[in-house]
Amino acid sequence: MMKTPEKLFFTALGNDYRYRILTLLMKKPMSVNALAEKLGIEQSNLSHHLKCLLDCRFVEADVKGRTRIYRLSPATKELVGSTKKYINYYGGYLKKCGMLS
Amino acid sequence: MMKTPEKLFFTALGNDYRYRILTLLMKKPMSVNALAEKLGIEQSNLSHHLKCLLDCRFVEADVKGRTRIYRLSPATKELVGSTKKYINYYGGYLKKCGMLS
DNA sequence: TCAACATATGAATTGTTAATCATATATATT
DNA sequence: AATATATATGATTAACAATTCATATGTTGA
Repeated sequence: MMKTPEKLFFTALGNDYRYRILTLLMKKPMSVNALAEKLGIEQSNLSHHLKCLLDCRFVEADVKGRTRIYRLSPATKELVGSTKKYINYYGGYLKKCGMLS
Repeated sequence: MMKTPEKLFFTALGNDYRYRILTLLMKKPMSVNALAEKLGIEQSNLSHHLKCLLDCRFVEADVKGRTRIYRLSPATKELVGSTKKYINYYGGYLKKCGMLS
């Protein structure tokens, strides 16, 4: 069904866990375990989301012993900073939209 | 179930019709009919999307006789311009993400 | 005021995305 | 080599978002 880049982009960022992963990694790189604790999410679910973010190059990872440390890819830092501004601006209106709620 | 502003924001923009409406309105204001023609979409479906964009203040409208002319709200011009840049950058990677496709 | 046109709305259906569950892989430790 | 630990993967199920369909509203012109 060949989705558009626009659709893929907003769908990727439009999941709360994925977006929270990005904001957590803004602060510092983290292992899967550490992320799972912070998010209160099941390990396998988290792994699925991390794979998605990795495929999309929103994050990078390197192997450290048997753990994997995830970090934001450079371009993503700017992206997250920029979107935060808009979310703040539109936030109040968005919650009044019946179609989305 | 109280969704987050982040989720609402990306869901609002993550529908192809809604995003295309915004890019069409970047060029010039348009009536519902004109938009429906450009998009090849059913009128009632389009109206639902326009209501959403209106509720979220991505667009504004004014009544002109029995038609309604929609236009981008000022802040949205900047938003669309800014996101276009990121979509262009990540586009190539996004389509390789199995979870999204 | 009646017909037609332009747009909007609500409810039901269909389609898409995410979570779960079971299991696999890879590395380190004993 | 066997076990424990950390993470990944695939398939199924559950949750959510978008479309359709039927109908409503509001405005203009005959």
